[in-house]
Amino acid sequence: MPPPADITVSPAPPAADGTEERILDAAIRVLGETPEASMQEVATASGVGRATLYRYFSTRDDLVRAIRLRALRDCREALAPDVLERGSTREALEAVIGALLPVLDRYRVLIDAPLPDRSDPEQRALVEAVERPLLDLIRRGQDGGELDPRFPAGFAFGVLGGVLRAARAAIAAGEVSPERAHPLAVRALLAGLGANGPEVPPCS
Amino acid sequence: MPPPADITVSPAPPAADGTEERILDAAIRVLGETPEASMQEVATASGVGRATLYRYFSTRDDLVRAIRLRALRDCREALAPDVLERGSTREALEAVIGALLPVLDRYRVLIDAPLPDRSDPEQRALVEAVERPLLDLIRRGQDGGELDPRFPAGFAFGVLGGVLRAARAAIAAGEVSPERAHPLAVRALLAGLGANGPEVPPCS
DNA sequence: GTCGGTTGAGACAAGAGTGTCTCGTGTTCT
DNA sequence: AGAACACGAGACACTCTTGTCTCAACCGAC
Repeated sequence: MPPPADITVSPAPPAADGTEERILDAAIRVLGETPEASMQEVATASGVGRATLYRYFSTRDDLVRAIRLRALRDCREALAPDVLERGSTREALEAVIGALLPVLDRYRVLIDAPLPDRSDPEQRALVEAVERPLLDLIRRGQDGGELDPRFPAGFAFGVLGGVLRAARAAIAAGEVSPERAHPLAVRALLAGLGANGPEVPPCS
Repeated sequence: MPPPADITVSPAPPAADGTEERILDAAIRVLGETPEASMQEVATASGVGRATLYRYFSTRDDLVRAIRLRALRDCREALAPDVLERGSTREALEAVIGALLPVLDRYRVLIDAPLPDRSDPEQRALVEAVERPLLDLIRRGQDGGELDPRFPAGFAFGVLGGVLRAARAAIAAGEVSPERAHPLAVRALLAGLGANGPEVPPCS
């Protein structure tokens, strides 16, 4: 007979109310503005005592790891099958940009953050769950003739990220509305990576 | 009567040999890999004692500011008139990418670093000296019909940065050779922002 | 009312980094 | 050789953050 369900093995957050989410939300906001903010600042921004903050996240690393995991999960869920599996690569990339822009906006913290810890299996798995379908989509587009096959998939992936960042920044700077930024980002990406583009000089 | 000229007001670096440059080079390398590296680590990497490091840069902020200034100056010099003032926007952007890629590679530190301190007049002036000609080039290309005028200049500038980052990353990952990355980056940028691209849906 | 559980405030030790300073050494110029 | 100078090593005080712990107050359930 398994141990009763109410015996939690790990320290486990005390309350089941939304406190953990509240802390996480505030932490994302504060660390997004000031990555080197102290636990005290995060606690204050969460409307919570520092001790309570440590009750939920026993370490600073724990906290940023939780943020990272949530961000990665959100990305993974934003890339649901109905987003990725459109008829054309163009439609799929259009949906991808639309789905990823809000997530990147939310997790501004991570935009300039060091790469996820590849030695953490959970993070590693999530990173792959996010990257692989996008790389697959790019390769599919190249095989299908919609995208220029001369771009290494990783390069194209990087351009996707760059365009998303640029769109985010332009929205944040008030240069474009989010609604307008989307088609512009789609246009820049698809034309930039699309087939039938200008010739590439053999080697400059 | 003013104090004699040989009484230096500021602490002023002791030696005129290449020590300061050596320190700066090492600091760029170390802080590029580990932005939170301590002064001790920087000193060790420079082959210099910590005390000597402080003799040249009296503060950690002093050091990173010096790095930033040098990076900005390098960028400014990379964007010399003969680079920017080509016949076509295409040629100019091609030259810009070629000139900026090595600089971005060198100052990897700053790629993910917080924005330069706008309250520091020297940094502010340099940032503008780098950004303005690029924004002007973009606008000129839009006016001349080479670039799609629907992109706000800041957005286009962001895409340029994103493509450069993607190219840098792809080179670092060994996905493309630097020689191959250049034409690909040019192609992605010019097709992405160029006129005669695919239609932009009015509002998606 | 009372009890169990959660909370905020704050004390606390430990560690790390910063910036200053001194001292003994080595080098260079004279 | 002697003077001047820059150096490395290291001691030092100081500050800041982290993570742990205690305690009194509070709240809901019974």
